[in-house]
Amino acid sequence: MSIPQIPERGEADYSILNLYNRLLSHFGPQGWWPGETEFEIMIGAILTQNTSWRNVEKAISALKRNNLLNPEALSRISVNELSTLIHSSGFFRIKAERLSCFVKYLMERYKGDVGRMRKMDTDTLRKELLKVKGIGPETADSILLYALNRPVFVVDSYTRRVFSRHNYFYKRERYEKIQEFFIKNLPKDPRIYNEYHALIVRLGKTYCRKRPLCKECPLNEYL
DNA sequence: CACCAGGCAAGTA
DNA sequence: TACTTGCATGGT
Repeated sequence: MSIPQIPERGEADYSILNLYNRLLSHFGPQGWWPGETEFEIMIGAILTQNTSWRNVEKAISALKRNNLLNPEALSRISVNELSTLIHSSGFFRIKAERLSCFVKYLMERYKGDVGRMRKMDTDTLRKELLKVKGIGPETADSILLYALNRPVFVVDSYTRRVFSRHNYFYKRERYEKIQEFFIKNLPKDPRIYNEYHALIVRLGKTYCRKRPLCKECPLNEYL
């Protein structure tokens, strides 16, 4: 039975909670997720799949202009018409189909009422969301965390890239294992998960695009 | 010109 | 199970 060592003064603190604090100090709060309603955030989560947020904003604006950013209205228009409206977000045919599937799920399961959906427990909701065609683990977790404020950590490609490069885990570790790693080592607080994921995305975009470990990466001085 | 962005499903070996 | 590919616009 070994006694855990306390880091000496000046020695790096490897805990991911400490990294969170440092990233927050470095970049400041990221303000995720922009959106006026829970439903808007859910739609945004599907539209932003492998797509820059800038392009998604235009699509959401188009939906708003046409008063279509609610389950009832979206369930009535054709998939073809929808694809035209969200054109700017890319993959527009596939995403129109995915939005349609999600709205259909909302209507049939919760009568299009997010308030009813909100009453369900997180595990049940996650399983339901994953059954909807077009919603994978990251999108499901984004909906749970950012729309419904559940304590679910979102793992994305930046999380994989950055933390595997710093040897926190194998670069192709399973999604759920990576998620478990963060949840086990952080306070179970959706506000922390919210900000941390956004900070990781910010870090990845800014410093970890091409080189395996770039010199400018602020994590280098901590790790 | 190339490359990538707040992924997922379907196909192949 | 572990890769690979199609999907598509818009910015750098």
